[in-house]
Amino acid sequence: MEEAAAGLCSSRVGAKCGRWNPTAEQVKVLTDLFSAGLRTPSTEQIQKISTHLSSFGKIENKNVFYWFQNHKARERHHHHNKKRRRPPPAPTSPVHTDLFVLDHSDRREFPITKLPGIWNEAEEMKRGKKKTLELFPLTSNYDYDAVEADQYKLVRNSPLRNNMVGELNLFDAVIEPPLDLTLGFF
Amino acid sequence: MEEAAAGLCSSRVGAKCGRWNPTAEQVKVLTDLFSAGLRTPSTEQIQKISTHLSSFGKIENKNVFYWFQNHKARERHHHHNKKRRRPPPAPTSPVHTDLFVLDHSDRREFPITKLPGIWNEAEEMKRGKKKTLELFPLTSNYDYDAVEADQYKLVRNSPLRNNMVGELNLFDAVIEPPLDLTLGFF
DNA sequence: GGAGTATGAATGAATG
DNA sequence: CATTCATTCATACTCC
Repeated sequence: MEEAAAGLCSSRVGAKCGRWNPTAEQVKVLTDLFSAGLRTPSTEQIQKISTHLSSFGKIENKNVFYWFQNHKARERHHHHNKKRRRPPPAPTSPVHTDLFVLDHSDRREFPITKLPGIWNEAEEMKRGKKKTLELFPLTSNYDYDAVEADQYKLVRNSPLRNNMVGELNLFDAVIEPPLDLTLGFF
Repeated sequence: MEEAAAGLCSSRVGAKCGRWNPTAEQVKVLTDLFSAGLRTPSTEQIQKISTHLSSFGKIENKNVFYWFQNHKARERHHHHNKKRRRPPPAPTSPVHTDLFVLDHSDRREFPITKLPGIWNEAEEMKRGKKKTLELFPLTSNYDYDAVEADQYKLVRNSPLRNNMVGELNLFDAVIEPPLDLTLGFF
């Protein structure tokens, strides 16, 4: 809709400033960072991002933190059935994206991987500092590309999956109404 | 109102519809499940329900997900608002019925509170849990604790409530006018 | 046809 | 990280 309304709080229209309402610019930066592969920013990164974004509007560190948490989680579930996103960066690969982030006030651009302040696990990994992806399940990269639309949730390694098929398209497996399953209300 | 009158949109009477519009049958099933105590269907449950409901009309998993999400939320606070920005909170009383649900995929019957797949939190609450149960017994012993636990634990452990400003363990507490950083966007 | 309302969808915030 | 709660936005639809 028309988000051109004068920002009462942030970007959205009748925002009731109870909670953070990111501006378009803020979302842009966050999204870019995410697309570039940043998934779980460290405390320092959050601090920097937050500071940077504060120039676009009110924002706190926790907002940034939550944003990434939510964005990542929802990327997996695909609550939306919108456009397909670029596949998540290979956890073990150098994630050397060539994305650029441009500042609208200065028109200068930098490769996102070279931003002085912000960067991600790839860098640190190379230097053997913090992250050791090996410790992670490597976020079992599901085939986001293949699936798409409706699927928004994955069963993952739920202990409940006794008779689960290992790869069954959980959602969107719009097979058909084969079994008049459950509900028993009928 | 909950008018069952024929409408104009998708499920009712064809029209341009950007969003899902449940058919009467779909609503019936969903409502029955809800009144039977189902509040937060698991992934698999959603899948089943969705598949089943698809025989009544177009539907996606996310629709089912949202439906329960919204229905539960609105049950709590009897949306008896007159306008937006309503302040009156309405305490809720969890309703628990003893309806049964049949799982045809397994050909077994269960009281809804004991269904392997479908069930509500009434049970859990009896056992001392606070509110929503946890569907997954947590066998996921990831080892991420070692790696990036610091990032969100600090958030978790702090009240972070409405006034997080007073707490600031690491957030906000971090150096204040961050030196250079500036994300290099400039 | 506009106002008011019911509800689908989205997302920030929070907890385990 | 998974799941859930809360609040808000957007829109279908009813009623006048």
